[in-house]
Amino acid sequence: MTQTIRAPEILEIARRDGKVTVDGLAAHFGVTLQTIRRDLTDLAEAGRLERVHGGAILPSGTSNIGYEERRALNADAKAAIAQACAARIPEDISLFLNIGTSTEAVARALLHHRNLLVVTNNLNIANILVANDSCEIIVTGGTLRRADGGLIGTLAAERIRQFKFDLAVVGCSALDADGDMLDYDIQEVGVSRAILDQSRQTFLVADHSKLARSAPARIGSLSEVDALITDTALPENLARKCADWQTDIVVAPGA
Amino acid sequence: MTQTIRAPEILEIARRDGKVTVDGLAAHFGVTLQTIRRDLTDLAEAGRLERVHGGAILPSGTSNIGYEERRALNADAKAAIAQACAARIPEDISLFLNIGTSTEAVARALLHHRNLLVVTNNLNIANILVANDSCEIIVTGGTLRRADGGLIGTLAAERIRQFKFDLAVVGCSALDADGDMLDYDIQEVGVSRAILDQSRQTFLVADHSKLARSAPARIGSLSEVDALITDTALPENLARKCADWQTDIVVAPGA
DNA sequence: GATAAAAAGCGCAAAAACGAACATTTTCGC
DNA sequence: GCGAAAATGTTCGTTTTTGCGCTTTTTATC
Repeated sequence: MTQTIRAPEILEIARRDGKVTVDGLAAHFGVTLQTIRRDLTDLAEAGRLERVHGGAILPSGTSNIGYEERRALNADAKAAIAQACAARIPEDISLFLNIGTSTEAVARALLHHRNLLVVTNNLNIANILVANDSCEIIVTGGTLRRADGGLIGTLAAERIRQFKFDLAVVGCSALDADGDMLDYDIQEVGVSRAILDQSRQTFLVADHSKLARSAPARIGSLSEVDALITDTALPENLARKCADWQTDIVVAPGA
Repeated sequence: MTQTIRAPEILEIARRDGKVTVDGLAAHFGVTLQTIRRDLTDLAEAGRLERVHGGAILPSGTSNIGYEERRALNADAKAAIAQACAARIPEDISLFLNIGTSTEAVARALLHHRNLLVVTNNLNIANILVANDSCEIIVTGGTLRRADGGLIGTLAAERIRQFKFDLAVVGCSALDADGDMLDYDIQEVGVSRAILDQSRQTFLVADHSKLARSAPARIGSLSEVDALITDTALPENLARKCADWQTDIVVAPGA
């Protein structure tokens, strides 16, 4: 089990996209499939990756089926959105990252940002960002929700109001035609509201599947966020509203 | 092993790209492959890089090396202590698990306990116990300390005083001949005190290496805990004191 | 379940990279 | 300039890695 020179880059790609494919890596490095397989086997033996048919994924201590599936859903789009979002996040700021698979993707894309103060109520995000040495991590307390690694409860919103963030990145369960951000969980709405109130600037990350869905609890309006980062163009009427609200629309097409 | 003029630049490139190649460096500096190989061999011997075929990469565990070593220290003894401790922990109770490698081992031994309400200020423990579905996990908030996954800060002690635990399992940095529990970090003492105050019952887990060590900050006396779980018999005078205090001594010999 | 397709594993030969010994050049103090 | 010491270049035998053809295993589809 000797280290290969490709190991760091494979791991970086894995952390950025959440997964790697044998085909993709072979093309990327210009080597045969067999060589990549050997690399992935070694990396898996060292516990750095988890081997699956066709490639490898990040080792998930949680192994929550529903969550893993949800994370894999639109993984390419989420990674692209996360890249675009990270590119708009400066260094040396305080930043809140909310619960959600999209915000987790943003955390992965922030691994090379420097001097961030990140506050999060998402255990997975804390686990991802420990790899970034120059980043201070503050975890809000709460009850751990296994479904998504979120820390929930009344205490989270309280804790958040003790801070003032330069920037917040939030997700949502759905986004309706009126430009309202919606969530499945009423408890989380309180947290999201607290975040919007305490941030100088706010980005919403949401892939296109959020547009085709609905949810019962209203977080607020797109007019309250500074930018929406997504992967497909918005319907005409919603795009016009955003223009009126001066809400930037960033479209980052999935690979 | 003499310093070469290229060393700082090689390291800079390595840190920027995550890797360096023999070919690339030879072209960059206009020297032969053999010269670069000598440079990389020296750098690897100095521990600054890790040598691989074709080049070199950054050493893998640059940050958490201290923690991993500490965790591996007396691993057998810690596992045995953890087993003995878990055997004395009933199901259906509320439980606090403090920062520390010994308490992490206890968490691993609790993976098959049912209906526990676990409160912890240790991110690693939260990650371990997600695998136990029947266990509710509450995480105290705080700043993440990379050295050991601990969540620290003034908020932790505050948060703890909002609870009342059936049982607390705590560790300590050292245990002196007078039966005093000691810690390296004065901040943690506040947290440990809060835990002792809020628990109906307390177990201290400490392997024998703690007896041979000292630390500056005093948490409290063994007389305040209900049981000490360790891996070797205590010195005669300390054992007598514990008997007077009605502090149970549990010896779980390492494998 | 049965079957086809994709992916993974295995052994071996070729290629690349490695390290050691020795020749050559550069650097520095005098 | 001169000579010693250090650094670099050259050559060659050895080790490691890679790629190829093959069989075995896993996955997907009917």
